[in-house]
Amino acid sequence: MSEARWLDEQELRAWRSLQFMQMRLEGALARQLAADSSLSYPDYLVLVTLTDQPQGRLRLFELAEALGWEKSRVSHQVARMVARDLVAKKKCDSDGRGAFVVVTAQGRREINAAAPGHVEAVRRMFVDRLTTDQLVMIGEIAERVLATLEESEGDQG
Amino acid sequence: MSEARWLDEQELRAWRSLQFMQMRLEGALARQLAADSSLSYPDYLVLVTLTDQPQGRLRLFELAEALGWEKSRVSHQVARMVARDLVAKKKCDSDGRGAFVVVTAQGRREINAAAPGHVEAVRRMFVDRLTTDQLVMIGEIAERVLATLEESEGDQG
DNA sequence: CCAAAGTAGTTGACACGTCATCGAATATAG
DNA sequence: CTATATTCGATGACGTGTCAACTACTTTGG
Repeated sequence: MSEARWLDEQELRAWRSLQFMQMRLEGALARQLAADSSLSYPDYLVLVTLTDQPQGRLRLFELAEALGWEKSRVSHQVARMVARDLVAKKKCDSDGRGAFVVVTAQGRREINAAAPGHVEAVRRMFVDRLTTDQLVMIGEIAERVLATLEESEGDQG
Repeated sequence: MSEARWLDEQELRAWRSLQFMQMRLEGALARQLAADSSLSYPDYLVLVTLTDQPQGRLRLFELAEALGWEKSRVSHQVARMVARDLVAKKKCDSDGRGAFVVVTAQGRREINAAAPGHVEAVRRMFVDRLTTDQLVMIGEIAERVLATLEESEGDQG
């Protein structure tokens, strides 16, 4: 292997500051949720995804797809949430292997209570700091990077 | 609390796709490192930070600052790395409480072996997908968001 | 119908990260 | 000097995430 093409100053700045921003944002959002509710950030994401559905339920693998999570991550997370009565598991009649994850009344109460504060925090910390042009460009960049990641997923693990 | 100001389509797209990109990038980089070395991503970050120093060592709290990590995170991570002989801890003479983290020869070997592939992956997955203008804008946005985060850190923790 | 392959979800081991708490050393104030 | 506060770092408990291996069911292809 020949000399690596290291990152120049501009590239390093973009890469590092983006990583740093992401770390700080996630931390701040998690702390905001913890302070204002009894939900963790993963709890929140699961509940939002479920309550976006007309029947408030999804198969585990559908939840995994929607969140972009691995199946075992979903399984662990849902197990923890079942123990706290935020969601419940229901057998699936049409597929003996499968199960639905359903929001419970308790889960609905908590997500309804937590959502406004969370969205407000996302605005305050991120969205409201950017111009419309910047928002559009962020969306384009992220989707572009995601597309190339998925392309090369099969090629080189 | 009145009706929350929800995110519109554009805002949601930017926010979600950025989160998704970040998740995928971290995962892909971690898997690339795991495949090409015996270092985890946190291991890598610690070793890069230490080897950037002239003497290849830092106090634990300095490491925490440089990485933007909490002190206990650094403590746990360093403990794991000491067990694998990637770094060592040395008493600090000028401060009886303190300790240095020093890269070991083994740590240097592993970071030298892993770095080119990692940088190449960062290029392939991220940097080379962006124009110079986009890189600059990303850096500016991230720093702007970070600045406002740090501002409001004391206000409403 | 039956064997083989694929899919849905679980589990256990382990690495990672946070929080609260603690002990020890240092800095500060009276 | 001495009491107090602060800083450095370690630790234990717990929630989170990944990987590999596993069970059970379904699909596919003879």
